[in-house]
Amino acid sequence: MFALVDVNNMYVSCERVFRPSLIGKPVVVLSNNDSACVARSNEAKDLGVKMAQPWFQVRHLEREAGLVALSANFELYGDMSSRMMTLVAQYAPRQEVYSIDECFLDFAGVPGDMVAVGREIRARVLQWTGLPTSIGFGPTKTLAKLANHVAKMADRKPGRYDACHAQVCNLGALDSAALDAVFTASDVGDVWGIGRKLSARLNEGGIRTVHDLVRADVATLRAQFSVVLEKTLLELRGTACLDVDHEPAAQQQMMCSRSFGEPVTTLASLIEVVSQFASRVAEKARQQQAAACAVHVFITTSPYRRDDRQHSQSVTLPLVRASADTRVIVAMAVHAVQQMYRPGFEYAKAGVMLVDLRPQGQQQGELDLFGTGEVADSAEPSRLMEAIDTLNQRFGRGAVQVASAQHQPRNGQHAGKQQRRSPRYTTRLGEIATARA
DNA sequence: TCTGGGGTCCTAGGACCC
DNA sequence: TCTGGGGTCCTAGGACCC
Repeated sequence: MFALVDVNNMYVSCERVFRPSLIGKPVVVLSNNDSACVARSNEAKDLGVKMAQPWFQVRHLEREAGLVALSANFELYGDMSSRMMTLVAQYAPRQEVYSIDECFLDFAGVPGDMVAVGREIRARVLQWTGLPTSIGFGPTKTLAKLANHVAKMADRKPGRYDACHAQVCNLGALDSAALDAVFTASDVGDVWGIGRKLSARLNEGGIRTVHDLVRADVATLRAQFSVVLEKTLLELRGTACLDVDHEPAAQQQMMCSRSFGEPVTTLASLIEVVSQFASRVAEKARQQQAAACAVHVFITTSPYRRDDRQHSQSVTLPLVRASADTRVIVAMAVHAVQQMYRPGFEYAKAGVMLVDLRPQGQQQGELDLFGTGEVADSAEPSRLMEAIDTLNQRFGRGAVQVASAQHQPRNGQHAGKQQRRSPRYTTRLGEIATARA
């Protein structure tokens, strides 16, 4: 038996823990530059705010409907997440942290009434962290996911899922008639792994509900679509194809990318931003004791500005030796930008990705073909980088950086507008909440 | 004026090999 | 005139997830 524990509207719920006055109000959390809505309270969803919808499109709701918008405070969400995960982990032999706000639990061999266990987890997490969760149980991960969806919707759309209680739902406990009713009330698009495109294609073929899908022919579906959908179908029928991944493999790639606050037109500015992204991603790699074998860089104009001339390009530059050294990564990124940059375009976004990551210290040595004796040992994390990381940790990001990433105070662009960010209550002493008598 | 930022996996097709 | 077949590896692109 698997469970999926998921925080309801995670970012909004984190904000509400420290500002209870936001409970019951429509709230959204905005992305970088306060540009798009990346989290919505139920009340905001009811107002019609869509995921990733640009803020300027819904801004009028601020006055018209009392919509509250906050800048993302990832430091706070990350810390709340680790508290929640630690707490939840105690309830099952194995846990897979699947994202910042959800985890799978493997209850294999654990006896007892799962719904009761779910209620206990939910109550404990709510009391100890203040975060509301929904919990779904099922004999496969895909069914646990669907159960979680049902647990959420049972509350939001009364009457749709009669067989299930709000917040905690165990699909494994339903008889076949009740399960059928759940499947009939669920769209294929509600299933984990079936997105917009796949939904549309399935609908064209007359497969609209989960009920339609589970009755479809496996071989036909596999031939027409892919092995991914085949696995999904088997999982929905109760055959587990996916296991709880207790120790996920190390990341294969990592990225730092961002849209700019204002368009960037000059090579100098582009070099500056990309140097910052390169520095940031190199630091991330060092934190995970990883080193990259290649650096991938992209720059692009805004596809939304139809009247602008468009230019999108990317380039991947291999490294002779795997590295997470800021100087190396920045040098490659700058080189890439110099190759790609074209004057006369308004660039809107760029990114630096480290690919083909491997554990630091396990890099392939170089053959000393010419007998020069100049082959270095596999790179140890350099003391300079360690010193930089320590300083930046103590004095704040950007305290020490490479010269090309030095932010020139021109108009304050791409500094990242974050005008509505709440205090980092749990990770900065200076921003801790104050109680008033 | 203003349009998220991360990740993973699979497939198709080309290069190359014998 | 007639232009193999099976395999691997790599990359780009597209789908999905949150």
